[in-house]
Amino acid sequence: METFRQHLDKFITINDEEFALILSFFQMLEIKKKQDLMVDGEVCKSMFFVLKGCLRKFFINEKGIEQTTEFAIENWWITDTFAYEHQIKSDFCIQAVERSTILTIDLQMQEELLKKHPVMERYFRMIYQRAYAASERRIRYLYEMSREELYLHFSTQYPWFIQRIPQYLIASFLGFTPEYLSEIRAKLRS
Amino acid sequence: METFRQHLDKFITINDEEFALILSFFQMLEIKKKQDLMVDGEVCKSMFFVLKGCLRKFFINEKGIEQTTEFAIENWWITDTFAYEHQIKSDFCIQAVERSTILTIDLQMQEELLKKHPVMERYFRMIYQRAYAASERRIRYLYEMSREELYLHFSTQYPWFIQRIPQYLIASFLGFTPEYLSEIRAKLRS
DNA sequence: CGGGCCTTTGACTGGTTTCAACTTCTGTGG
DNA sequence: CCACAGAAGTTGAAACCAGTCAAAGGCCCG
Repeated sequence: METFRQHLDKFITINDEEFALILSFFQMLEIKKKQDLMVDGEVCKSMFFVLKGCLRKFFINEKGIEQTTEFAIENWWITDTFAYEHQIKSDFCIQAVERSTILTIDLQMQEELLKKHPVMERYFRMIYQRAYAASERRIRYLYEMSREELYLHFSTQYPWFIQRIPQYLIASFLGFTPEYLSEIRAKLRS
Repeated sequence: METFRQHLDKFITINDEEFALILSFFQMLEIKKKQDLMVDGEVCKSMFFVLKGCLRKFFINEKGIEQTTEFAIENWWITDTFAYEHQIKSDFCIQAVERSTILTIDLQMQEELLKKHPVMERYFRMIYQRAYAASERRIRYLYEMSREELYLHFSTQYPWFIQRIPQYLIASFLGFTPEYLSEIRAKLRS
C-alpha cells in the first residue's frame, strides 16, 4: 500500500485520512503467473494497477498467435480503455506475466470515487495524459524504426526488462517473430 | 464558438456564464493552408483545438521525408503531449492541412484554468482517456493488419476523409510510400 | 498556358515471415 | 532429486510484402 501512496503523492496532495478513504474504493488481489484477469469476449469490467509484478495485454490474431500490445509493471495501469469506458466486450486478454499484486476498480466504483474525491479527476487526468504521451512516442517509434532498430532501442533503454521477460514475449511486443529476434541476437553477438 | 460549447457539453455541465469565463482562457486563430503552428526543434508551448479545418503532426525521418503520425479534425486536440507537459523542445511539426480555425492554450493558462474551473480537470481527463483509447486501437491495427488491409480499413471507415485529404498524406499517415498506395488502388480497381 | 507537384507504372532489392527441424531450458511428478 | 515432456530458443532455406529508384503522365493553380 505504501507503494500506491507514494505513487499518488507524485501527482496529487492528500493526507493520511483521505488516502485511507480513497484506498477503500479499490480491491487488492494476488495473481499467479499466467493467471487470466480478463479474457477475450468478456465485458471489460475493471482497470488494474500493478503494485508488484507484471501484467500484459494481448489479442489473438487471425493465425491464432497471441499478439502482445502492452506490458504493465509497477505503478502502471492496464485495461482495454475503450471497452472499460463503455462497458462492452473486449477483444483483448489480460494475463499475469509474473506473480503479481494488483489493485482493481470497476467503473461504478471509480465514478463514485471521482464524485467523492474530485482530486482523483486530476490524478486520472495526469495518468491518462502520461499514458497518451507514451503511446504517441510509441507510435512514432513504430513508424521510424525497423524491427531490428526497435529491438536495439528497447534493449538498451530497458535492459532490466529484457532480463525479466521471456524472449518470445519481447518479440511479440515489438511486433515480430521469435525466429527473427533470434537472428538479430545472433547478429549482435558476432 | 457554438461548436466548442457543444463539444464541452458532451463531457461536462456548465452554464453560459461559466462557459464565457472558460473561453477567455483560450485564444482563437485563423490558419492558412500549409501554415506551421509548431516546428521541429521549438519548445512545444501550446495545445491546439480544431474548431474547423484540419491539422497534422509529422516528423522528418532520417531520409528527410515527412512522416505524418496524426491528423486532427473538428473537435480534436493536437499537440506533442510529452513536450507540452514538460515544456521542452519537440521533434515534431504541426501544420495546417486545410485553412483552419483553431483554439490554442498554453500550459500556464491551462493550469490557471484548471485551478479556477476544476470541472475542466474532468473534461481533460475524459479527453485524454478518449485519446488514449483511440491510440490503443490504433496500435492494435498497426500490429494486426498489413499495409493493404490498413488502407482498406481506413478507406471504408472514413471515406469522406479520403476525399478530403491528398493521397500522399494518407500514405504517410498509414506508414507506407505513395507508390505503394498507388499499387494498392490499382489492384482494387481491377 | 506553363511549371511544379501529385500520382502512376514497372523493375529490382531487401528486410522479415514462414516452415520445419533441431537443441536447450524449465518445471513438475514420481 | 532425477527424468522426462513440453516449452522456449536457434538455425537455415524459400517465399513475400513493401521499399527504392527512375521515368512518364496528369492535374491544379498561378
